[in-house]
Amino acid sequence: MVTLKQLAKELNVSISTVSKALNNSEEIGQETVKRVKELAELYNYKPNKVALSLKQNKTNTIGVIIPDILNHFLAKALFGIEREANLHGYNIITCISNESLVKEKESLQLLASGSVDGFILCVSEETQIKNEVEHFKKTMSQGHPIVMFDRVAHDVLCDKVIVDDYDSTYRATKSLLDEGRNKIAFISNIDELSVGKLRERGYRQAILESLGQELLSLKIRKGEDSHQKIKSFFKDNQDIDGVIAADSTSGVIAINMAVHFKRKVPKHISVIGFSSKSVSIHSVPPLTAIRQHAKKIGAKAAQLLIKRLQTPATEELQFTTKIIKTTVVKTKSTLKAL
Amino acid sequence: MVTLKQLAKELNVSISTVSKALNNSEEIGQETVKRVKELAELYNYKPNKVALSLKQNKTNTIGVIIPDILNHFLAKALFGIEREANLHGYNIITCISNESLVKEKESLQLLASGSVDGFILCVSEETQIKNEVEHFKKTMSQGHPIVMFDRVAHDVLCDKVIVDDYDSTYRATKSLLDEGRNKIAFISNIDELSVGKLRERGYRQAILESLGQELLSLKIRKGEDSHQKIKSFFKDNQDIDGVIAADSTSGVIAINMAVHFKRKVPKHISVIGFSSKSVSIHSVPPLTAIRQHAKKIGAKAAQLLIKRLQTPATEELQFTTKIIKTTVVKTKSTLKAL
DNA sequence: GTGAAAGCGCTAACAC
DNA sequence: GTGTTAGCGCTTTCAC
Repeated sequence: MVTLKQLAKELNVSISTVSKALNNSEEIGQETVKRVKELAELYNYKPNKVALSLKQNKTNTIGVIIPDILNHFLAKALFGIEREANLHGYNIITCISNESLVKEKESLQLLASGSVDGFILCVSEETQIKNEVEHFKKTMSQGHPIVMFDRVAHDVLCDKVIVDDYDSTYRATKSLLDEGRNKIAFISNIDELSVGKLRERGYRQAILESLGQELLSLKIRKGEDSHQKIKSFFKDNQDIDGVIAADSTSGVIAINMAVHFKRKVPKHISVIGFSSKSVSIHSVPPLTAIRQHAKKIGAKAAQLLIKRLQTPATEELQFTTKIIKTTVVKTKSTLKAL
Repeated sequence: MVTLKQLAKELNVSISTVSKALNNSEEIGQETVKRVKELAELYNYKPNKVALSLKQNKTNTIGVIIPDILNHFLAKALFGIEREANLHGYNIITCISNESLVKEKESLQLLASGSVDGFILCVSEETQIKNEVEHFKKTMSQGHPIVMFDRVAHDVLCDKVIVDDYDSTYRATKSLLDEGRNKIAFISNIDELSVGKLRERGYRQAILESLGQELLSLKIRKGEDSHQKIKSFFKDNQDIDGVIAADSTSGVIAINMAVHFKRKVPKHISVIGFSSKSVSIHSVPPLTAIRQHAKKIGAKAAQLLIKRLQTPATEELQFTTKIIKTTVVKTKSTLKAL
């Protein structure tokens, strides 16, 4: 890589002259500016990012810590973050916590020592279960703002972007009830997560509000065989006529399993699940999907962080919690639109 | 963040003494070392990464450029890269090219100005179609090694990690022939990609080698409705008794669509597709899957890059191309194991 | 055993 | 209009 020093030497001027010329300083003569720029162009000079970071005490890099990159929702959120960050001249360093508190702490620690200006993260499962938040607070107190999305730590004061999980399943359940469904089941493989609990609560509330309805939940834990569990579930409860799935895998499998048992979807049974387009088409018929707008969530999180990074420390900036509303895309796995 | 300067001041010693003490230099007295370390511990001192990078002229960061983070295979490869990189003390900066040549070039350009030590990338679709490679060569000539994986530019001399695409579909097709299948179709939504073409070629070869067999391909382009296309395809070719899918979505939908048409899987029709575990279970029965070992591919790519980064420029290091063999996981969508 | 000084690449206040 | 200097945080050579 060419440096200012080399350009300066070749042009027989000082380093600062070159620097100023390239930064369009008024101080430098037109002729000199031209010569400098031409040579810089020729050598394809680009200022060294590391030197700039050191000098300006900011890296223009955002640390992103997510629990699981294979989760389609999180991958999509990451996509949204990356795009929004890029738009504002930021790069992202991605760390995957693997749902582990220790890894989350380490990543935070490691990146906080100069590599990034701030963080966007989704709290790991272990962190949620143990309810640890000290590492977040410490990072923030060291001057690195954090924006949390989807799974957030309510005890930490920071910007947050979340989904209306409770409302989504409440409304979805209501809509199945409106279809005249009598035995609506809830299937989830994310029971341990805060969002999973909220989604179940929405379902429960809707069921409890309806006369003659009863709760019926299937929880699938990590490592368990979704196929087998859903199969048994359908066998044990042959009269299920509606399913609310807290995740996309369970929803898709539920449809295919119902068909496997010679039940018509949506004639005999309706299925709604949280899912993105690309996954919801894995079943026939495709899954009526609750869309979380993951990309938008990621983008919003990035916006909040960047705004905070670019606000002078002197100004007060209130912490906000942005709720991104889900929308339902009806396909042929349900009778009615919401 | 605490700096050496601040520690030095508080301890009434020089900056260099503190630095040496923390780096366990022999020169410093035991007593001093102890005092320094205690204070550093107290203040949770961590050397500033940016300063280290500038000084040592390396960032311990790898630039990863992938075309699409929502592609499960690529996300998984990224996961492998991240883990392997972390193991060796590297962070990763992720850029998403969105299958665009321009974005790929920009990312390369941007990160090459000091942000990363080298690159791991999967060539974008547009780049493959236009067969552009200059930006890769230029980046390498500037001292940033590149490792390509999955989709590679054959005209560029660099380390590569690829899949035995041709062999995989050749063998998969052969195994369906061995089952006694007579009309085996090939379905692909990645026809434009180098790997897509190789996969089709493997299928063609196997079919052509068998007497009385004919080729039957369905290509699904971006933006087209997979459900609709596969549905029509089955309608138009009611006697299909085998499917080789070049991607996981098509394989899963094919199974579900076959069942939809009252055809038994695998009694009447066998389906094999490239897929990972989490997606192959989206159908009932689950898809017999050609596993690409994405994580391993990512990890291997990271290993190759890190090895190169840590080899002194004086030593010659041959460029290698590593082929990661696929394996087949048989489930109930086929009769025989491969 | 400790400290001063140089230098990584860059910017900017200040001289001339 | 151009150059000198200091400094961002760190390591390391060389003096003392």
